[in-house]
Amino acid sequence: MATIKDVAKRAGVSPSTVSRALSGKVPVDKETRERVMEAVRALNYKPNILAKGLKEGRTNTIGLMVPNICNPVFPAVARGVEDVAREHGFTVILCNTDENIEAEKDYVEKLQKRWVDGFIFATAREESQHIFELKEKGFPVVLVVRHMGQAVDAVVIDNYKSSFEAVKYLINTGHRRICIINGDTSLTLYKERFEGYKHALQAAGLPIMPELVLDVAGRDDNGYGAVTAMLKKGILPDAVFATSDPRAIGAIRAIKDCGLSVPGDVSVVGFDDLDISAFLDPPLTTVSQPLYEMGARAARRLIDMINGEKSGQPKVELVEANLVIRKSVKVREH
Amino acid sequence: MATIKDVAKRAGVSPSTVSRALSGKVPVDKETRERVMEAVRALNYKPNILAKGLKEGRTNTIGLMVPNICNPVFPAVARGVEDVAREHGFTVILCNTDENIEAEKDYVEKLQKRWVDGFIFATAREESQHIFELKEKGFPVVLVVRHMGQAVDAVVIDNYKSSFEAVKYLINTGHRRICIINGDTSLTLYKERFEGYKHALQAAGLPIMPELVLDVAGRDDNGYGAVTAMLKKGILPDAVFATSDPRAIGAIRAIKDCGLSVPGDVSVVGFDDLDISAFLDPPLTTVSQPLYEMGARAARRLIDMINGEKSGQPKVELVEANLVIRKSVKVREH
DNA sequence: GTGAAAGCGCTAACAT
DNA sequence: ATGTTAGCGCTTTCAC
Repeated sequence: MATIKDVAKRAGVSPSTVSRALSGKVPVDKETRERVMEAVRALNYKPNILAKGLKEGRTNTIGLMVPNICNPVFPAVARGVEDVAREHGFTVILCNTDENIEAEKDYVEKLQKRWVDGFIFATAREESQHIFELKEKGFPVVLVVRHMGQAVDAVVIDNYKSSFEAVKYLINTGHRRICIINGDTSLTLYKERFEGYKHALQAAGLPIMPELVLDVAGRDDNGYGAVTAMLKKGILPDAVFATSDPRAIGAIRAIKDCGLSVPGDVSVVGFDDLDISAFLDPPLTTVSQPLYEMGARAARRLIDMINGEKSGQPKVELVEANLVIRKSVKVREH
Repeated sequence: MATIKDVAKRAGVSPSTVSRALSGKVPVDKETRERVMEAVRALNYKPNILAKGLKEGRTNTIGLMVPNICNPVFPAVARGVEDVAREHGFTVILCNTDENIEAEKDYVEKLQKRWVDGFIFATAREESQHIFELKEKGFPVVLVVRHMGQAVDAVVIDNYKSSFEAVKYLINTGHRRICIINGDTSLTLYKERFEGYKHALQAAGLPIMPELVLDVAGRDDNGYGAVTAMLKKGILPDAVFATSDPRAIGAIRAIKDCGLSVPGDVSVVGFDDLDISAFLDPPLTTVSQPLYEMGARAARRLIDMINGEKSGQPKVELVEANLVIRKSVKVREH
């Protein structure tokens, strides 16, 4: 492994000149530069990023914290982050936290010591005090998918509005008994989606029926059990609003297993628009989140911060989500 | 940010003593160690991994190369890698290569310079000369999901056998006109799956009908178009063997869109067993790959190599894949 | 425009 | 058992 010294020797200059020639920030004699570049090529020299990082106090690395990369919303986000990171010469370290704040803190501490120049969190919760503290300390931090009020920069969709629109669509197509399969309600995101659901109902003068609101716990529960149980009790909604596409898939399976049809008997709307959602049976009407774009934007924001863009006020950036209408909702006459 | 010097000063010892006390590898007076630990705690000292890495020539970091994290087989692999890595104090850098060998080479070069201690490639192709060279140079490398002959350590399933068994199952359940939707045939993995298909057919004395072998190009093509085209031409298989679950989903959609039923008219077998596959309509009979386990094993192997386990011969480790029978195959009588 | 020297934070001989 | 020293590979004053 050639070092800067080897290059210097071969080019007949000092290491500092090599450094200067490579950085391009400092004037170097044209002919000297040529010789240096020649030597670099000949020796296949690649600067040691560790040494550089040690000296400069930065590593061009960002940490990406996700709850679990196996949850299908996160790969696209990660991909967006990685693509932008690479464009800017950054590398990304992937961390799965399983919603465990202590594990996340450990991770952050470990990485923070000169490892990473900033973090993107897709894991924010109300209790995520440590993220807030990181930001307070002046460490570059951007949230994605989930936000924490206005205090920390973030790239998210308007969950309330998207949910409101989805449920409104269901109401406009003649549905009156709309079930919601909600996710972890300790997450702002699901609180907002639930609010959107409630307000859409209220706006249409429809009651909120507790027997139609289903909460689903962990990530391995897609709501199949909850919907089945509801149906078996004889509670029959005319539509299900699932707050994620996997939950929509679980709901459809449960409805069909009870001998009912989708959307004939029960309409279903999802949330996410996964790659496969268009190919389900029926093709899923769902809220499409621009996940890749969100990841990409978050990365851009973070890199700007790292590069010392004066940040000013934190900004929560709202990207557009929109309802993709396919075939899982039937228009009902009354 | 406290450095080792600060700790030393506060504890009234030299930096090397601090280093020794922390490493635990060298005897340090019990009382001295206490004082050091106290100072460490008081200053919230965290060693600078960059400096450590520069000195020791390793970073406890591994690079994970995947074609695209959005392809649903890779998140589980990545998760397996990451969990094991973390257990051993390693961090993982995620790289998406989009099957682009040049991009991958750039990545590898960049990371290799003292950044990462080893690589896990889920991207190997026959042309992946650079991976082979890396290994030759003595750099720790493990392949996962895809392998390169016996030359490089790998953790894979037996694609030939799994495919053979899946098709044999289709034959045993009375199918005679079995269509295959194959993936990128420049990949050994798909060549093997195709071989398994052919040999299962041959073993049963069935002909290979060219009009029933469908090749699907990029990752955004799940075979929907190809299957639709085949059906529209009046070519009607009694079963489809899809070489991935997304392709099975595409096939099912296409079959249904042509007014046929699954498995009534056409049975479908997939390959992967994604989280959602059990909830499809019909629940998908598919070859289950232990993806998490494969990632975990690959990481373990790599870390052993990094830690200087004398490697000996490269070993291609075969993990068990098995056919999960659900409801997308109908038993046919003749 | 270029070289010499110092130092980023750490560890590992080498002394004592 | 502990302190001193050198050096990992790089950048950046500071001289010239």
